[in-house]
Amino acid sequence: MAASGISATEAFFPVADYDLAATLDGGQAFRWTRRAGGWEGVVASRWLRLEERPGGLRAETASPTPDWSWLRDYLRLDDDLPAILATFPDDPPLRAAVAACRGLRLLRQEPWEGLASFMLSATKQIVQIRQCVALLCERFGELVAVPPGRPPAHAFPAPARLAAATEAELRACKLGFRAPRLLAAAQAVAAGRLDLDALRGRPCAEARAELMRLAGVGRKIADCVLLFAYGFQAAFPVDVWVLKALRELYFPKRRPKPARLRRFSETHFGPHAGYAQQYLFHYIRQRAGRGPERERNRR
DNA sequence: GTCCAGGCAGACG
DNA sequence: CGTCTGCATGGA
Repeated sequence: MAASGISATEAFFPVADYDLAATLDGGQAFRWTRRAGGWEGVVASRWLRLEERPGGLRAETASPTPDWSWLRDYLRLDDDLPAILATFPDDPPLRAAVAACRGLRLLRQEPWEGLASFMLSATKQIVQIRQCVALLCERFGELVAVPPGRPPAHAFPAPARLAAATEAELRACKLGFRAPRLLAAAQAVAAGRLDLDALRGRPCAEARAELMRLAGVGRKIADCVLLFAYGFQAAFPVDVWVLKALRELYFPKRRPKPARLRRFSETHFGPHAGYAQQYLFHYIRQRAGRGPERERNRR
């Protein structure tokens, strides 16, 4: 299904129920900025602007783009959202979460960007993760073409570039104790000791085990990469927010531990558990006044 | 000032 | 096994 392009730098993608704010600014990606009613970011080393339009999404690039498949892939436009939602268990918490987050989608990010970004996420707030990622991109990422009059934009830095940096330079991006871990990961990928592309075809559990061999990558960060980059929809990252959501919404009396809740999630939420996870994550943060809606309204 | 953030790894029992 | 703690940094 080809997008109907107005010109080579614009395209329109027909799609129902695609909430850009919830999807781009909801804690699965860290490079999107709201600007003039749309969202601007960098995907696959291309500057990109996205806008919600009636019946779909409008996309704009800085350079002529003959093939938009990379963007369809990133936005997961081929996911049949109603069919996915129909596989969810019909329980009150999930019904409420789906109702409150209509149009929330998963993205398919590049593995290295996803891995590096989530390695920075340990005990950091989402706004701080964005700051760190922005600093890394400004200081180490290649410049990408932008339309006239726009501020400069950078690609996410390649593993080899970060591998050549010093720990001090990374710490200067406010990474703190995460700096040596990211440096080691970049060196492992750059040297070919960890082949991120090869993980695409592996079973989920094997890919997870490979990622977790990295210092600084435990179960939660590995699951984020599996879900948000590799597209393993059974991956179910349990962070402090999902922990809170599962406890409050499903086990209000008891206080199950993370491992117990992970086992619950493996059987309860079905084949698209990762989608359910993102709805619960977004829903509980929204209820706590921490969602992207509030951050936007506070300006 | 205190608590905590899309955790992880090592120490200790 | 399980629980506790340090780790950098800065929002809330």
